[in-house]
Amino acid sequence: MTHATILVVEDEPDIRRFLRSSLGAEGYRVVESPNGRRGTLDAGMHKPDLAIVDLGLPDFDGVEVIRHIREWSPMPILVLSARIQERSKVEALDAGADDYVTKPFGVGELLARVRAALRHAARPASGTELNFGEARINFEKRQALRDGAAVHLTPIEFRLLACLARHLGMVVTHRQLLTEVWGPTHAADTHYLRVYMKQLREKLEADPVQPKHLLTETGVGYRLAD
Amino acid sequence: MTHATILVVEDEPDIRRFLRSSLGAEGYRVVESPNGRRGTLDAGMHKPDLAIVDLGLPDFDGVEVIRHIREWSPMPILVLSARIQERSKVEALDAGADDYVTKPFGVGELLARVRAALRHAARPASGTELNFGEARINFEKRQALRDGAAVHLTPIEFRLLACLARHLGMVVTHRQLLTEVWGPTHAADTHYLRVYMKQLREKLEADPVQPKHLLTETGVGYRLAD
DNA sequence: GCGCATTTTTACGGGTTCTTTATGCGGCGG
DNA sequence: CCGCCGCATAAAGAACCCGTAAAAATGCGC
Repeated sequence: MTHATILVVEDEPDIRRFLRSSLGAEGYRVVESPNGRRGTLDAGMHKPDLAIVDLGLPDFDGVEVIRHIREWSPMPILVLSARIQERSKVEALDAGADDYVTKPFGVGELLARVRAALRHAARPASGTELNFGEARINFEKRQALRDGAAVHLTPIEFRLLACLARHLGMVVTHRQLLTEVWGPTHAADTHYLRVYMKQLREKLEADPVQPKHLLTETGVGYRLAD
Repeated sequence: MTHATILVVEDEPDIRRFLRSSLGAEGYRVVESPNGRRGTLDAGMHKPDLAIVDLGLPDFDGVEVIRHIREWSPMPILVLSARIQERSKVEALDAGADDYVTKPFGVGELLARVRAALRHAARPASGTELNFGEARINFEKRQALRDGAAVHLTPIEFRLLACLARHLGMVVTHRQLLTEVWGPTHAADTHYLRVYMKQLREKLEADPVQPKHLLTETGVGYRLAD
């Protein structure tokens, strides 16, 4: 496991250099994007643990970048801006940003906010327990039981199940599952889902051939029913 | 175990000397830092069992030191201060300090609080003792038994086991184990864990090849099950 | 300074997990 | 009735992770 990866979307080379050295010195891996288009792509490619986004970008507004990222990931987003205007700040936070730093800013403040954001994101997001059929899943312990016996789930199986559990009872589309578990570059690889849904049914359903909870919604996605 | 390591972050040489002799006489190993910057570094370098931090430091506030340490370690932190103000006390405790001593203080009081903090920290989730399989571990005495016979654990083995015990039944990620045991600079050195988990299994498991309690969660971390 | 316990580093074989591919089934519309 | 599409299933190869042993370096007490 490496240090956290941070995506920096910033057009001004000076500020980019400053961020690279400040964050790099703390052991973070830094990925840089000079504009909004690259930023949204890099977010999908590198799947960073946190994104720092400048609001004033040459091609399209930073708020757009935030919206794009928020379509598929809950990663913490830190907004950077020279503007004092309250409006853009509100817009950015509404779009899903987590925190806001106004230029000029000091290294200490920036690093503190980065750490705070990462710490906050590290908290277990989903509620602790989930029960359906003979299966009991504890997301905090990262443990699954069936008929009281421990069942081992691989990292991907767990993320997939967690994604379904977050939308308990609702249909989750192929696209949404794929982007949240494998990243937006695999948004079309529906065969992954077939393989892993079978694994989950095999491990958690009483009768994997006639699933009662891990349900298929043909042509749309999957649904977890309790 | 009387050989706990204590980090003292204190700028005044007189008080430092006083602490060094008082704590040294009790058998503690003492590491001294004259300012906040060195303090945060030394905490990562020496991985002390307890930190004593003065609030009034020349470079930056002791509360900052506490926050830095708390980002990666749950080690007990004892605050030292001449201030009577209630505010800084609250601030320090909010930042994650465990106890507070107001100057001037007596040797007896200090040592009592140090012992209390170490005793408190030595305990995993519940109670100071942990039993699994044929193994019995007393975290306060730093003593391990297997089938009634004493088993010697090295300092790192003990910290690793304590970290797992503190989260009994939960998966603890590679990153978390590494930062708590080796410090935040080694958060990526997963090979350490492989070596030491094997040692622990060799010493504590009935069948080290088929561990029943020190379990591995491939790609994620390790788990202590009872 | 010396010897010992401990920690760190390195290399490799084996195991798990992920990805890819192939095949069969069933519904639906042409 | 047949072909197409989406899904389930199985299985194999690739990539990655882990266990293991052993040597090298470090640090501590004497």
